[in-house]
Amino acid sequence: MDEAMERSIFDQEMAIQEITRGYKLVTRLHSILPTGEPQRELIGTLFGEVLQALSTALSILKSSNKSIESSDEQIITETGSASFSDQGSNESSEEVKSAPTTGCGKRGRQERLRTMNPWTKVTYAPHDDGHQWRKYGQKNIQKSKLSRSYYRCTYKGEGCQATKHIQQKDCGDPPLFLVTYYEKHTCESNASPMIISPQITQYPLLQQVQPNLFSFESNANIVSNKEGTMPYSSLKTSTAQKDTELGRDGLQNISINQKSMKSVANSEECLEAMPNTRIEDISASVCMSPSWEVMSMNYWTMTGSFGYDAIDSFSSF
DNA sequence: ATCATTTGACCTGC
DNA sequence: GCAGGTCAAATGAT
Repeated sequence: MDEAMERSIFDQEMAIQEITRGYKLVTRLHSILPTGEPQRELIGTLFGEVLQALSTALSILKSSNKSIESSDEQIITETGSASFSDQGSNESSEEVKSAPTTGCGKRGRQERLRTMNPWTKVTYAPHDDGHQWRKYGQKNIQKSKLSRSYYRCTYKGEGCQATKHIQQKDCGDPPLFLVTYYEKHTCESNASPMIISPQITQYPLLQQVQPNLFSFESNANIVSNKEGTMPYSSLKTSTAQKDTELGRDGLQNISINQKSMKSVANSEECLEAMPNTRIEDISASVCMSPSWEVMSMNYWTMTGSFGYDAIDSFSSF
């Protein structure tokens, strides 16, 4: 990917961020509108049109962003569906040099990093990519003035040479990170990535295309993901302890979570922000992280022009 | 007790 | 000499 294209993607992502922020602000503004306002209906209609315009702009930006990404697999953003099948096969974004003396002593290691083909990924947050990593260093990088973290596969002892560096690209909200992967995983920790992070959950519109997004409605008993029913394997967690907590019956646990969500939807904060909304009119979506430490939910009213999203993180269920 | 993270020191390439 | 990458002891979390 050339620099202009990368900048173009970056600019579009920033635009998406800003429009999303505007969407939330307008929604918030509408929610605090006094009920006795004589022109409330007109104001409400105008709010609806503003939100629709923002939503349309977001859709256009996102589809445009996706087409750029698909033309160049070097940079994969969180808003796209990342494929790891081509790991290590891409051209390097760094200079590739000859003399590949790999893996003997510190000299070999550093040389290996330069000679191998890394692949990069731009993300809104250092997310869980399905593998288990162990941090082994952090450095302040002179050029960017932001720190870079170094991770290696937890299963290095079993011969897995995979490493990655996470470099913060900016201080935006949410901040962008550049993740650079080196070497393929040879270990058995190849869980499918369930990508959702505390930071990105604050931007529900950005995660509409996230994989593994479960959704259900408060007045329905159906639990499903985008592809239909949810296999327990997709709930794989990163630690054995959490697996035990989940038990064998993943669906049953989700059912419990549904109740939890309903109680959250009942919360004062939610209903306050969604005047004239019944619980039955709320649909919710849940995103789970494999670490099970973050569960985010967005719920939207189904009755009118105004969507409201609320985020809650649960440390446990 | 075990495992993960932090952080200063060390090493290598430029 | 500097910047970046890694090591490993110290520290913290579970």
